[in-house]
Amino acid sequence: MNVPDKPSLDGLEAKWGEWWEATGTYRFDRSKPRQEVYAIDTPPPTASGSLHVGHVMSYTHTDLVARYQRMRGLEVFYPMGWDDNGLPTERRVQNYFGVRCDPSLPYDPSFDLTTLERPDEAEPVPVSRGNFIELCERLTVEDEKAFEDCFRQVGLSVDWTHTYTTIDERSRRASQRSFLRLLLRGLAYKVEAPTMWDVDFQTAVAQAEIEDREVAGTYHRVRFDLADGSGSVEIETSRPELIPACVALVVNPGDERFRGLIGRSAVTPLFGAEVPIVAHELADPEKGTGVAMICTFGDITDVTWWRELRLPARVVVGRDGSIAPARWGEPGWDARDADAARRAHDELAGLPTKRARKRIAELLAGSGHLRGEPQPVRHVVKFYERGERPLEVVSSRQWFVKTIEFREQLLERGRQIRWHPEHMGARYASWVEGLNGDWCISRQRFFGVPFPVWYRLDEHGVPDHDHPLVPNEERLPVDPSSDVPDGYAPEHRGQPGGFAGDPDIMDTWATSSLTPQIAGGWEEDPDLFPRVFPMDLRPQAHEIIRTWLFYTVLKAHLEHDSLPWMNAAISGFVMDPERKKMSKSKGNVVTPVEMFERHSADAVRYWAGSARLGVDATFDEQQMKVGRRLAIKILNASRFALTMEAQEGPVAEPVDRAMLAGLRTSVEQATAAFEDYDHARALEVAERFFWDFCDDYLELVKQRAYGAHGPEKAASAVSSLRLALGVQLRLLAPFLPFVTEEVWSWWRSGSIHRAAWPKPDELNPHVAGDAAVYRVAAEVLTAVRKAKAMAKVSLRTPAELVTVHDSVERLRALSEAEADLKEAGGIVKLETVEAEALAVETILATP
RNA sequence: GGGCGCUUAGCUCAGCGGUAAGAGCGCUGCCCUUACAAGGCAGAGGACCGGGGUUCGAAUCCCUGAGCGCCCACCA
Repeated sequence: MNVPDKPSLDGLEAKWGEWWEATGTYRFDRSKPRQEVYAIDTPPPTASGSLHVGHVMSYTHTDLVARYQRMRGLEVFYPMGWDDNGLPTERRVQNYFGVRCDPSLPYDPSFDLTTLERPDEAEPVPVSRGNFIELCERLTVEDEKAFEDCFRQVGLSVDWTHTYTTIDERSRRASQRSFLRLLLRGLAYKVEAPTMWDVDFQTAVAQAEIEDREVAGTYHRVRFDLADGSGSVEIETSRPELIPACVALVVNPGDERFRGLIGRSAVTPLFGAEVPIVAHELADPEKGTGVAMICTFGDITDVTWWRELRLPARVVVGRDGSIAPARWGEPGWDARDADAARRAHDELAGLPTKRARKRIAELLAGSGHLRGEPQPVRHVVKFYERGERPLEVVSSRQWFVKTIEFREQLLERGRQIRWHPEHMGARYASWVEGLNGDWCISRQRFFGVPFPVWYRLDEHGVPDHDHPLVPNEERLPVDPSSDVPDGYAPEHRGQPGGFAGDPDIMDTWATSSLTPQIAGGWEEDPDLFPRVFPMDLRPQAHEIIRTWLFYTVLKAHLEHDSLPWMNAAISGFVMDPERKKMSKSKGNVVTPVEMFERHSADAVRYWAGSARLGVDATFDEQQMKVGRRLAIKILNASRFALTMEAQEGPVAEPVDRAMLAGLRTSVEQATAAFEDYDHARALEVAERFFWDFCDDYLELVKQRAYGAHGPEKAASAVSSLRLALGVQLRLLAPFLPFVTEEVWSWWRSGSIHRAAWPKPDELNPHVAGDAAVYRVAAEVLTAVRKAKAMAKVSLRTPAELVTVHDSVERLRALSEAEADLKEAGGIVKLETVEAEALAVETILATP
């Protein structure tokens, strides 16, 4: 027994953090079979920028589960990854080093930034993708170190020997292997098709990365004359600049107003193209005039119409987001008045769509086709989540992974997952039900995992996209911009009859969707993988259910025909006191380090632990102060329980046995709560018991424990105190790992975090039948204190006579605690009267 | 437009069919009591969002309305 005189929280984080590391407390024992393992698919945080309280909360939630499961006796596989693959890192590296990635350059092994010739400082230096990746890796190392420090400080019980980054070699290999296997099975394919395109980032994006934003727009009512000169129809559009791309008008087949128009033709204003008037269910009679123009391509609906109605394409918006030059003479490009059409197009060509919109409105007004004044409106437009300009639909050649045909199976996978909280499953289902196309996984960016394919070039140097050259899996990872396909030499690159590497990289989620496989050593560590996969738990935020969670389910379904994990625990956001989501861009973040310093890591964890899964939590330093008080209380109460001089002995006193009976109930409840992934409830139960234990039990038995009634009764108290303490420390250990470890170290060997989670049965030999003894005594004690508080006297003031009115059974229970109660309450004489309910009269000694 | 969640004391939240509605914080008062003054003890404070219904009994179940938040949806 080694109890300090003045226990303190100071320095506990460093002391135990180092000890856990040195002794390998959280090291994964890979000799354990799957059924004895609890595996966690830790979210790899984005490694650019810094961690904030939201991370601290959600990662603590995961750690609570990890610690609970470890104490339950399972071997916890708790790796950590860093997500450094993707656009955020790319942009940071460009600015930081003043470079620009040119994927056409070969890797330069002797590349050295410090000796680089830089004639113009303002001009970014082009570097190969391989060199660019090295720079990215260099920069992210620092972020990752800072993140690790923060996570260690908050006490995550991660096994730090199991780490990965999403751009490291293993991740690249896993991503490419996964892709190649999908390709060989026909589940990945490359096709030229209209896709959502960000005109600033110059890349295709997937449905999952698109968000709606409400922006200002303008409705223009435009007249289209019928081709046979028999009249006209009007349409309403917010994008008149797409009139040159109009290939048809569409009405709802059931719309009586326009039934006579179907099958006839109209002429586009200004451009004089003759376009059919067609019918389609998606045309909404309620919107606009009930007649819509179909353009190639204004939005996804246009794509649907174009595809289903087999319309020709006349694309006018270029990849840079401006009106492209006309292509007169090509199929689809004709006009009744060719000169007028040319003049109109010349007015618009080269203009960004927004300016082209204004210009064409003027032209339409001039030609008399614009009806009435344009009406300003607020409407919803699709944006790339990181983008600043609306997405355009452009036709380009992209890689896709088949998704739609698995919709039903993926919905079924969603039903197999145990969601915490349960209703989060609805978000997954609604996303899967709303999918409108396969997963576009190619990006026209640089920092990411390249597609491990090359294309043969024919005698004219034109690539054969339909028959890609692929490497054997043993060669992975490859970089097709510097590596050469089998059977070719480097000098064949780009030559007619030679080869060209695929220039694109994969969507960052194509890698992140493999985190269980990457962390688990899929195809790399055949001993480890079956011990951890499929995993037990995926913890994450709800905003990325449609990306990270969905894609991970998809990949596991396609590759392993299984779920990637059984449970999904969804944490909420952290809101600032004004109920706004805390985020860096809002400038309302508090750094975690500040909080650790002000309140201690245990205190911060207490706040995090009291927030339930799936519920947005309010950032509340007050709550951290409460956590700190709890931690200090644990130190002091433990000191009291452990420094009694009396010997331990049999637990015989009714009050002691009753208290332990109550503790047994708390153990049952806390355990049930943790089994249900309700950590907040488990904390509440343990904490409730602990405070009552301190306020009432400690006070009731204090004098007896000091020996006021002899060694045997003291022994019963001391044993009970220590028994209860040992159980309660373990109940609280997941939440307050530092302070509980500190106290554990005073009188036990080994780490509390490897000790067994308390079982109700542990307490059975010491538990009496009547838990009411403790409860009634505590209630009477409170009543006596109240009388003293009301009389504004010290609690030490003796109570000459206390009369307790209560039921027979409760009075009998009370009699068992009489001696302790009199001692704790300073009661000289205790009398009892039978009554319906509890009432206590207290006569205090006159001063 | 569809879906999900939330609405309980000044604040943050439990409770989700059964004794007079709970906790913590904050507030007020008292107390240096030998585990703890970075403390302890006690007190005040509530039409359980509104309206219907089911029930012996509803904050809790059903219907309906309102507000807030989030997710999804084809930019006419």
